[in-house]
Amino acid sequence: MSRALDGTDWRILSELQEDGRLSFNQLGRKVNLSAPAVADRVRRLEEAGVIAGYQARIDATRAGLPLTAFIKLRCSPGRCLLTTTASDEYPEVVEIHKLSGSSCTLLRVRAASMPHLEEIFERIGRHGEIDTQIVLSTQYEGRPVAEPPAHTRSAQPSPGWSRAAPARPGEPS
Amino acid sequence: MSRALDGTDWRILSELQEDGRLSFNQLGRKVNLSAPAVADRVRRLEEAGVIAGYQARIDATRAGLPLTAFIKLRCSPGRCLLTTTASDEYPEVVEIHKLSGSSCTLLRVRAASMPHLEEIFERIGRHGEIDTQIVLSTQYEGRPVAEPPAHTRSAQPSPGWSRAAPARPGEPS
DNA sequence: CTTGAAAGAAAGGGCCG
DNA sequence: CGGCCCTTTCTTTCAAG
Repeated sequence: MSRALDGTDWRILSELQEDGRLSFNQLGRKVNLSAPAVADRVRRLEEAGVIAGYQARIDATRAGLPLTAFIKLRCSPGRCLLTTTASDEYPEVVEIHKLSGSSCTLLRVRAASMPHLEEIFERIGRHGEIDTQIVLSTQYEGRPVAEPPAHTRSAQPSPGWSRAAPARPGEPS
Repeated sequence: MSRALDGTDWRILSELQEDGRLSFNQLGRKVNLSAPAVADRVRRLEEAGVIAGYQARIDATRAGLPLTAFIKLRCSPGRCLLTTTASDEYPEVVEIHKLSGSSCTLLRVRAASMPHLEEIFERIGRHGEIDTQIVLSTQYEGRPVAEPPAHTRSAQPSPGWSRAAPARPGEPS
């Protein structure tokens, strides 16, 4: 089982979240380690699934998808989006979260235009009762996950919360 | 002024969102182009800001931050989180969105434990009225932004909303 | 945009502090 | 575990068709 991350690991994670294309040489320079040493640590982090992958960060607005909205969806039983293949049928859905409380899921969608967004709402609305919220602007997104204060590490909820998900594109927990 | 993205650009974006460390050679093979050709396109996409950067995708659960929550925050005027430096004071805040509607902002936070989460709620609650929602599980996150259906590009809401993707009906993808 | 070649850099292995 | 050396491999970049 994987040991807890030390400070160097967090520095590595921080750097790689800012620039995922850093070479082991550059990375080693930033964290005061030699290239083989950081290569070892990075490999360990990858094998442990802490680093789930590397991806280009896309500016959706500049890519022609300037609109973002959150959709709370209370599913009709059996027609929940979660159980369907949201991948191909709903390319506009960028995130799916299962929430506590009354609503089944929280979706995040990207749209090219208001008519497009409207059409998405209608399409998703067929799956249940929806509550939509349009994003006016976004200050942060994909902000680097940082090391939490030390005192917060106690009292872990329980192992087993994370369903041993495959560390694959589109799903870090 | 940047021209609209064509199908090949979208394929490149798709591949780079799945694996941001692809070499131009590998990438070229995937999109049926030579290395120099895709290097050119990628460079153009980077300069246009469509590709905003590259980053390692972290599995926050495996990194010791298994809890996610959304916080709707209605700011007290002048004490809005948006205007403060959320960077250093709130390392747990991963996203900040300004929303339409009554609530000022939507925050997304990562926490190591329930006490930690509780403490975050209390800390952020000082800035205004909050409405919290804990995420039970996440199906997708950071799902690749995909090319929208062609018909959605028409009828932009109003000029000035997006200075990218001049959309005309019947435009080839 | 493609092919081809050259220069440069990076990754992996082995050994020692 | 980390640092240093080496060798091999790959990527990048330039040139020309």
